[in-house]
Amino acid sequence: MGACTPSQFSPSWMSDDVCGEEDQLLGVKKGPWTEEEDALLFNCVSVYGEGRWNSIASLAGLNRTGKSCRLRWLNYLRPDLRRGNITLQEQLLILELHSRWGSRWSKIAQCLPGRTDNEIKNYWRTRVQKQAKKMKCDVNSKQFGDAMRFVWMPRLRERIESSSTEPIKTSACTTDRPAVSYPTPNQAAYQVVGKSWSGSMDWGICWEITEPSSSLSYSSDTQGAPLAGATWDPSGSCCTESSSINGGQRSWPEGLIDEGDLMLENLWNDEKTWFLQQQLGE
DNA sequence: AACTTACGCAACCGCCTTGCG
DNA sequence: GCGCAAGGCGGTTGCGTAAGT
Repeated sequence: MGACTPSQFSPSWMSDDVCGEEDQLLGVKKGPWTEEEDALLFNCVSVYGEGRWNSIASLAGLNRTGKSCRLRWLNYLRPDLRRGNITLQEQLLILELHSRWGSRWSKIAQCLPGRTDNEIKNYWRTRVQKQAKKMKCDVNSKQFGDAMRFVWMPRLRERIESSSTEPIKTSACTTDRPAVSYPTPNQAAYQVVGKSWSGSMDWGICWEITEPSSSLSYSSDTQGAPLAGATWDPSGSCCTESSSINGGQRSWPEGLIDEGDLMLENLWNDEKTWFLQQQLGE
């Protein structure tokens, strides 16, 4: 659209489609990005910062639309992106947040540091919708929602829990949690922090959602029971933890973070799917 | 080994919202 | 208040590749 002149715009026909044709005529590049283009964009954003994407596109000498540059930056070039499989914790968080917010991918993505809305959206489509298809029900149906709540999510919690009961080798432990960027106080953003506590007696997970503006807070332990979780501290732009929660030392066992083979489909089997279909009265 | 199918992901599309003059 | 431009977001598509036959 960047190649469109202002005179081309009107509410009814300012669609990208129209401009897209114009883009083609003016030679705006589409399709996969080259390493050279990536480097140009990266350098330009490093200098000028994010935003004003049309300007970035031209400043970088890229024959791309601002939109395309923005997308490439957010989904691929951003330095704080996390790579690799969606972890069990992240899977659980996605399910919880989707049941709460629906297809608000960007909102959900804000709660998974380093993950993009596109990534989460793709995950949902390829994994979760596949399960719904397997169960022969709509992904938005009550049946599937119940299946998620009563079978899938508890099962995920079990898997997370059982994974963590393995003796944690020192080498497998890291204090480096995934980069968490807390929103500044003036940002009306939600923030969810997935934490795992490993202590000598017990461990748990607290999914805490804090909305600064309303002090809305939600958290749960591994069984989904509410917990008095961490609280948002607007003045300090940070999360403070409740000392009452297990109190153990906090760590991210590497095995939990990078466990890629424990995909959602592994939590299901035909027997369970059949059982659910019976129980939920398909 | 060749072909087909399924899957995952990057990128695009189109609509909506926001900010600004 | 209105219109324009840019940004944001959810939905969709297309392509490369792994898996299956």
